Amino acid sequence: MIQPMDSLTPAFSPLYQQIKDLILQGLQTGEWKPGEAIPSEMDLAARYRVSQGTVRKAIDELSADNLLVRRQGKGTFVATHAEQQVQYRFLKLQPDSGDSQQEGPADRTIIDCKRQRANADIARALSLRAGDAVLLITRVLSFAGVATILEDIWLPATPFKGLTAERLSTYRGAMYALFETEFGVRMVRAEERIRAVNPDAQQAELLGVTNQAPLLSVERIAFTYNDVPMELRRGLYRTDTRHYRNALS
Amino acid sequence: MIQPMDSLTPAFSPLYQQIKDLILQGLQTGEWKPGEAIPSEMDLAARYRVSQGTVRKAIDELSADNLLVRRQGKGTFVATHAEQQVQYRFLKLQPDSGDSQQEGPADRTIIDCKRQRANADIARALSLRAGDAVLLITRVLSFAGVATILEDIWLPATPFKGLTAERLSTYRGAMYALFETEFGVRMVRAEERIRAVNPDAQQAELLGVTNQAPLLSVERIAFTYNDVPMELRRGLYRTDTRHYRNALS
DNA sequence: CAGTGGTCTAGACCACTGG
DNA sequence: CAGTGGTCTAGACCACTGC
Repeated sequence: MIQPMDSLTPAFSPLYQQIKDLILQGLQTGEWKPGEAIPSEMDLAARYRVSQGTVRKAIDELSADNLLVRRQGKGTFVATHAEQQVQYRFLKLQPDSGDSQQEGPADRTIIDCKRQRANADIARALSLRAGDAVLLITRVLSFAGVATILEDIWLPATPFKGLTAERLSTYRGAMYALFETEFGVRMVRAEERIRAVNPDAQQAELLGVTNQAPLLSVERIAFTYNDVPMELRRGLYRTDTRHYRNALS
Repeated sequence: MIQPMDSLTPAFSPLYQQIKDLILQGLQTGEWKPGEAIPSEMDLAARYRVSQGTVRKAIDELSADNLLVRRQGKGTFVATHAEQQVQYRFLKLQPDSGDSQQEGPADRTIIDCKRQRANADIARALSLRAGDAVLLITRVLSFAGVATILEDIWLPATPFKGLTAERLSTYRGAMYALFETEFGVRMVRAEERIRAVNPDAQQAELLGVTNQAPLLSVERIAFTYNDVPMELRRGLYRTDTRHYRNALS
C-alpha cells in the first residue's frame, strides 16, 4: 500500500521512492519493454494516486540511472541497447586520436561458443553454484582490421538457452541488444576490474602480439534489474593505439 | 539580469540554470570556500528573487556534480577534499581482497620536486604554452610497505608558486586537500587514460619490479572550476595484488 | 491542435540537527 | 525550540512533437 511520509511507521520511505519501486517492478516484469514508452506522468500520477511532481521525481532518478529516457514532447521510454547511437555503451576503449564513431563498426569474430560447468570463480561471479551450466563465448574484436580485443564471455545457461555461435555471428548490432530482443535480458549496469598482464601463447597468437606484450585485462560483471549478475567477461585489450578512457567526478 | 523562461529571448535558459551559474560564480570567486556552508535555500531564494524550489533544483544539480554537499538539518556545504572519509577520492586502485580503508594510510615518498619548462605535450594538457614554467613532482606510494604507484605530477608554476618538496613531505592529508588550503585550487573532476605498459629501467627500480613487468599506465588531467586543467599526472600502477575498479552505468 | 515532458510558484508539513 | 534540508501538493504556464 502506498503510504505518505510518517515518522511513526517503522520502516517508512518517501512516496517518490515507493513510486520508483513500482515503476522498477513494471520494468522487471516486462510490463514495459526496452524501447517502449511508459505511461505519461499524468497517467502514472492518477494510477498511483499521487501528484505529478512525485511521479516526476521518481522518473528523474530512474532516468539518472539510465533505466528510462525522457523525450520532451514525446514521452518517457524504457532505455535499450538497441537503437542507440553508440555501438558499445560499456566499452570504454577509444582510439588515441580521432573519434570511435568515424572509423566504422568493429569486426567481430566468434572463436568458440560452448556449454560448460561453472568452476568456483565463475559461479561466484554469476551467483550460481559450482557445476551449474554456463555458456562460454570466445570472440575477437578487430578495429580497422587489427585484432584488438580478445574476450571470454560467460552467461548462465538457463536464461540464455538456445544461444548459438551461428546466431551471434549473424546478428547485426550490439550483443546486449541481442540479449534484450531474443532473451528479454536487459543489462543495466556493470563493474570492471582492470589490470596489466601478459598473454599466454594462445592469447598472444589470437591478438597477433608477442607474449611479452603488456595488455589490459578487463574483467566485467554486468547486472540486470535488481542487481542480478547475468554476465562475466574477461577481456584482453591491446592498448598500443587505443586507451581505456574514464571520467572521474 | 535574471530572466524567467521566454521563447522570444534569443538565448534563454531556465531560471534554475541561471541560479546554478550564479552559485558556481560564488564558488569560483571564493565567496564560499571549501568546507564552508553556503546560505540556506530560503536566503538564496530571497537574494535571487526566485522560489525556494528553483534554488533547490540548482543545488540538486550542483550536489550531483559533487560541488556541494547537502546535510539535512545543518545546511549545504562546499565540497572539499579535506575532512573526507576516503583518503584519495580519485584513486580507483583497490586491494583485490579486503577494504582499502582497513589497511591504513599509504606511505608517500617524494622523490623529486623541481621547476621545469613545459614541453609541447605537457603544455597542451595544461592549456599552457610550450616553455611556460611548471612544477614536476615525482613520488612513490607504498601500501603495506610495498611500492605500488610511481607518479609524475605536473602543475602550472604560477598558481602553485611556493610549493616545495618539504611542504609536500610534511603535509598530512591528501595532496588535493593541500592544494585547497594552501593555494585555493579545488580539483572538481578528472579524466583518465589507461594503458598497459612496461617500465623503463629507472621506473622498474623504483617500483621494485623487473622491466618486463606489465604495469598500468594511468594518465590523469584534473580540472578546477570552469573546466580549467590544473594538473597532469602520469602514474604507473602495480596490479599484482590490486586492481583499478570502475563502475559503469 | 492536443498531448507530452519541462519549468516555476506558493504553501504545507515532515525529518534532522543543534543549542 | 528555531532553523535547516526533504517531501508533497495543486496549479499555472512554457517548450517540443506529431498529427
